Amino acid sequence: MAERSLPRTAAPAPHLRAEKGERQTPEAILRQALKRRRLKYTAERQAVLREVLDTHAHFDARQLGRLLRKRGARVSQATVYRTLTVLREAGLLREVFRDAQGSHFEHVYGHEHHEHLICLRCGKVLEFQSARLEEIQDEACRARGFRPLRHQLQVFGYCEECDARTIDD
Amino acid sequence: MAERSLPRTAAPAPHLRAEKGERQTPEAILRQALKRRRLKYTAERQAVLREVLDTHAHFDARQLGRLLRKRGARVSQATVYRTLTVLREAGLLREVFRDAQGSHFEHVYGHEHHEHLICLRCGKVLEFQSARLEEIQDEACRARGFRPLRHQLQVFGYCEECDARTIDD
DNA sequence: GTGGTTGCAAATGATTTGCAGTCCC
DNA sequence: GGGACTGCAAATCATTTGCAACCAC
Repeated sequence: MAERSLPRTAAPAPHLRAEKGERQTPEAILRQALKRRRLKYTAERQAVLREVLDTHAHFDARQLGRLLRKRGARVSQATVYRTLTVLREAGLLREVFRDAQGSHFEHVYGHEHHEHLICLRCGKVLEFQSARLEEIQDEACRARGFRPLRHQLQVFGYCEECDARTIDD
Repeated sequence: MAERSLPRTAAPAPHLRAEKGERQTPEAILRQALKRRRLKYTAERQAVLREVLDTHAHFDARQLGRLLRKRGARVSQATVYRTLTVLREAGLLREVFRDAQGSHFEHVYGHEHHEHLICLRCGKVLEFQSARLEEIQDEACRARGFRPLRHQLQVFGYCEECDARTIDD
């Protein structure tokens, strides 16, 4: 299965309307998203959300789970996976990219949208944003009658340190 | 598995032979890439290459395998996977994106680099290219000392037909 | 109460890999 | 002839799911 949409009642894609959302705490946002779907605000979900917000770097589901448990939270890996899905649907989490080892995430709260420069050697991820970039995309979409919802640009290469260390063949 | 650099991006890939490469047939390119690594030009690899080139759409490893076998080629799925890796390393194939169902590819031969507009409803993939887009990226990379090798921009949304059919919330 | 939750273990599904028999160079 | 290849089946691995005990509302 894939792409699930929130059974909304009147809520446009969370990340598309930032004004109202940015005023609430992420906890309130989650609570609201859950209530809208008649789901429950459990201790496990709170723990995962807190960890996600505290992690100011990209992470995958396993790492997050390990981190949580290391801090004493009693959350199974299955619940981590299930909660990540909920957070994504609540617009609090974004999947940055997938590779052989699975999905990589970052939290969204308080962050502007941005693109990624991914180092193939050390895995470091740099970020940048550009309004012009968005314009170009919108233009391309418009020309094709395509309605964009979200996008991601990934540039793979070598970061400064790794580049210096890499001998080209 | 090792991330390999593909011949694609602003400057022609420096290490992978660039100059005379563009004039050769894809078969010759593969043959050469294999020889360089002391690998063999087998009937199975030829069959996979032919199928990859004949497929003018995005595909995944399973589909390609099924297609090959349907045409009578005696190629196991394991070999399809192994060969796709070889073709990618030879610069004849590109991984477009990954989702829950795995990797999606497209052949590179004779195609300009381009970005993708992916319909979340019907799965259709539209393409576009933009020199300005590349400039912006290069600029961002330069500013961070990042050496870009390849990139991909994916815009997710709804294509014209699906958009018309979609009742918005 | 009771419908949504959770942990656990088993199930998935794409992709990889160990082997033994084959086949290019 | 020997190292590379191939098919097959077993192995991986991240992620999902069935189920019975639990818990938020």
